[in-house]
Amino acid sequence: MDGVILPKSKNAKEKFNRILVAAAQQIYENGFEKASIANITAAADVAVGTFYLYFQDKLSLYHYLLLDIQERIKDYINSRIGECKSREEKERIGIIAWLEFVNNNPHTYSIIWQSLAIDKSLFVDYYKKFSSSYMHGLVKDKDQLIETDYETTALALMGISSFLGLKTMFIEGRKLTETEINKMADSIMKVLKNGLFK
Amino acid sequence: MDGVILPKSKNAKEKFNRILVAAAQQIYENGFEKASIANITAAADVAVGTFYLYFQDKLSLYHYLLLDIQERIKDYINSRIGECKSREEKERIGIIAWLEFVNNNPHTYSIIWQSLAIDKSLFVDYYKKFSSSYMHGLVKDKDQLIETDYETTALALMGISSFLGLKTMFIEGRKLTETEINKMADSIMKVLKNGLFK
DNA sequence: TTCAAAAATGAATCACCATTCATTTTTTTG
DNA sequence: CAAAAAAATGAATGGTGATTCATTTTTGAA
Repeated sequence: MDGVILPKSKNAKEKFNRILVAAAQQIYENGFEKASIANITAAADVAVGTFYLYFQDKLSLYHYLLLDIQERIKDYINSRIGECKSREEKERIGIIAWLEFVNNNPHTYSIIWQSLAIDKSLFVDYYKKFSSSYMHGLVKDKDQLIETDYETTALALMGISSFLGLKTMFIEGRKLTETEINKMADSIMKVLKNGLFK
Repeated sequence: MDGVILPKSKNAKEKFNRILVAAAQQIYENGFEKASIANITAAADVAVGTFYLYFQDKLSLYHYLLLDIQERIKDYINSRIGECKSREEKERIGIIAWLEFVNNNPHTYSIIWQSLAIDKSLFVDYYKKFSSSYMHGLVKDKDQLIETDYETTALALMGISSFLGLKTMFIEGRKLTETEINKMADSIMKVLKNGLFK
């Protein structure tokens, strides 16, 4: 990746990973600008100079973290959706998978949304890519869907999941239970199946 | 407001406002941390010291901007929703009003979502307040709605609008047209009325 | 074991920034 | 109009932080 030199030796991989974990944590806790290279490397227990063996600069680190979390989100959701039979099941499992992911990765929103302040084009690329992929998934299942604008629908469905996930931030100090997650998914599926109005 | 001393004389109000406008612009363009007091005051054409006549510190400025935009969003949407007869119409007009607002205030997402990096409790307060108010609106109209979890539904509906608004960022260099806004709202209302699946 | 190459280190550099406050300018009052 | 009060100014301060690079440590080939 641009601006990043991947480590080769086992030892180096270990240090590289410690830097990534420490950086994600620092950026989550204090924000990108206040997460200093000195803090990150201290938390990762490597020297400041070691950081620059692998990353051209601080922005390259952030970019790497963003692409990395995007891939982990995609992989996790796809692995859960892969077994679904219907589009309806995919939407339900997709919501659940997203909620599980953010429940287990509390720094998700912080990492992704800080791109707006760090470099708007990273933010735009991130969501353009995600929504385009979502839209193509909808189009493939269009025989199971009403006729509508799938680009707009993809954005809306992403918005639903994203905002349901904010619940994880409202309940400081604990995680969502599997029961809560299922209930949220059920509530939304009820609306998606029959509409919101009487 | 805490940390802010409001100006009294006409002249001072003028300068205070120039600071607010310049700050919103700088924070939008460069992010909160890189928006220095020197840059902001230079753009507002006042001295650095003038800033500290009105704001205790940089964080107080941000907090003021966040509460200010929250109020302007609420007022704009409520003014448009006030005339609606049905809940269905409220949802439709609510989406349209939100899209108009972000279309005319491109720094909206940037200001709001940077709270995640600046002070997570500001972010949580912001969305707790909004979603709670949205939920109470739904409960008041429950006779027009299916039975469901209105807290979850409120989050979902906020998510839909928020993410539709991202479209304004995908189309660099121009604004959404009234036609596009209406089409997006129509697409979503179709789903909210009858569901997404065939 | 020896030594050259690779990896790792962290003190030093240079630039930037929030905030203060002594001084100057403007406004108000008598 | 003169003097006191209020508003505004911006240079100076003290601190932080990204990045560099001369030096040290580790690795692995011979």
